Amino acid sequence: MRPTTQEYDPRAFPPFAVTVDLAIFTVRASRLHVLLVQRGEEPYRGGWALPGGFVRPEESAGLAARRELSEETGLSHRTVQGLHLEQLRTYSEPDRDPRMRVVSVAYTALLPDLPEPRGGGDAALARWTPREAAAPLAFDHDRILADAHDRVSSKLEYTCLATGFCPAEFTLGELQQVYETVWGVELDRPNFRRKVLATPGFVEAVEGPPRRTGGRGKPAALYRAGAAATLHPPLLRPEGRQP
Amino acid sequence: MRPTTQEYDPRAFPPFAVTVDLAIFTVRASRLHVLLVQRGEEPYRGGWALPGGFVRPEESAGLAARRELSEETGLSHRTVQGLHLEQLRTYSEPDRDPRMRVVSVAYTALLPDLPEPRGGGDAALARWTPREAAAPLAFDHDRILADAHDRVSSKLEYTCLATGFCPAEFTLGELQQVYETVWGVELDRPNFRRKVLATPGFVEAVEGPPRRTGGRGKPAALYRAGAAATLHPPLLRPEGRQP
DNA sequence: TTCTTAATAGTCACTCTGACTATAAATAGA
DNA sequence: TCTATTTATAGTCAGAGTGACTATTAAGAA
Repeated sequence: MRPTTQEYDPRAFPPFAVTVDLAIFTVRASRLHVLLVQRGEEPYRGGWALPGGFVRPEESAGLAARRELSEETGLSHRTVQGLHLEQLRTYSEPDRDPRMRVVSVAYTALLPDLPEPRGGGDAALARWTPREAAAPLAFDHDRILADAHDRVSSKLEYTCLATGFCPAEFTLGELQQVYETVWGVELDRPNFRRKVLATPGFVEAVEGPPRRTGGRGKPAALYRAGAAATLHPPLLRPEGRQP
Repeated sequence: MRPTTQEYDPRAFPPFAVTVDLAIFTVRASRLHVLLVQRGEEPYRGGWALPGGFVRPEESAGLAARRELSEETGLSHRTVQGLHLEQLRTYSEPDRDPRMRVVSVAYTALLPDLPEPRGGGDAALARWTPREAAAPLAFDHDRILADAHDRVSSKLEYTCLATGFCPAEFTLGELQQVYETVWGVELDRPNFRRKVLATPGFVEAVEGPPRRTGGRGKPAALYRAGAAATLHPPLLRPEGRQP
């Protein structure tokens, strides 16, 4: 806020609309997927876009993001409440929406693999889409999605975020899958294991018999997310940080 | 944007105002300072706040941030154009401004030590203030400032941002000062030197005689910022990441 | 000169990591 | 049942990076 001068009166201009856009990721079948909705209106009618919506007068952007997430995915209010929703950044180019001046606060979140989003209720036609197949999107959503992917990739390096992609109990192989899928690289299994187990609070062992896999091979031990939020030392990507 | 439903019409409600707030840091006399302006209007009249202002209809938030920075500091348009301005996050609590619904996009930037901001022109009374002395601030600016300090601290670990605090040519001692001042810790000089020189593209040596210091001791060699933008491996804070 | 100060050079042990090899525990199929 | 195959887990080893040091160099001050 400019404190002393009054060169500019915001009420003299057409107002801004404020929206949230959501980049919601999940890992299914070893591929990174993102939640998209099909637009029913112009512009970009019939095209795909990130879910989102208007911030209402009485709510913060973060609250609006949670509300929209719950509406789009059919997740319970309670589940969404406990989720880690991360504010990505705000997109404010004047021409990003041809209809009016829309400033959008983007959020990103990670979900474990879920059933297809419910199409009913007030949710638009929504679908999990492989990340590489998610283009072109409406508005500047390609850019938002790319930024979200970057952010998630780098957050995996120094936070425990990856467990957010996993169910409550998971194997180290599944956790490694998350890293490999998001980063798009292969990791050495023994080294990954050593690193994860050496990081205090990242995962904790679950007592009891291993899960029935149905597959071949020795069944893996189960773990659940630990108490730590950040990893140190970090678990860096093979090629170092991205440019 | 909600694509298919029309349960909510943003035009039916009082509009949002969109502003930018700036957390501009510098290092002077081995202390971290932040640029503050004194408010001339209610609310918080006479109190200190981060500089900032309204985003105009035809400009993006990033452009508004540059414009405000130039107005507040008196820096030339050209200088501000080349600066690294980083978007921090967006603050959107409904009650953050008692007058109306204001959503603010916060930016942060690092400057080398500069003369006191010009008080003339349309700039408010502005002053460099030691970071610890910058509280309480108007609105939610204490929170924004804390977030900005966190962000800058952690960016120093894996980017070349620190050179932004330094003049065009600087000594490794001055660069180390930046790290020590922002992080609030002391670093081992030979180790810091080794680390910086081992990171390709962080700094490059300047040919020619060392700067006249006037002080005692062996004069230090001069360096300038290198071409790299990120550091790897990172230069981590002694106590690891902050919680 | 000699003392003090600050920059720079070098040492050493310890940790972490990437690239491996080896072993264990399950299933599928002969 | 036996064997091959698959996957999890254990362990090894050399090289890079780091923290905590000590030593040397180059300047001004006493």
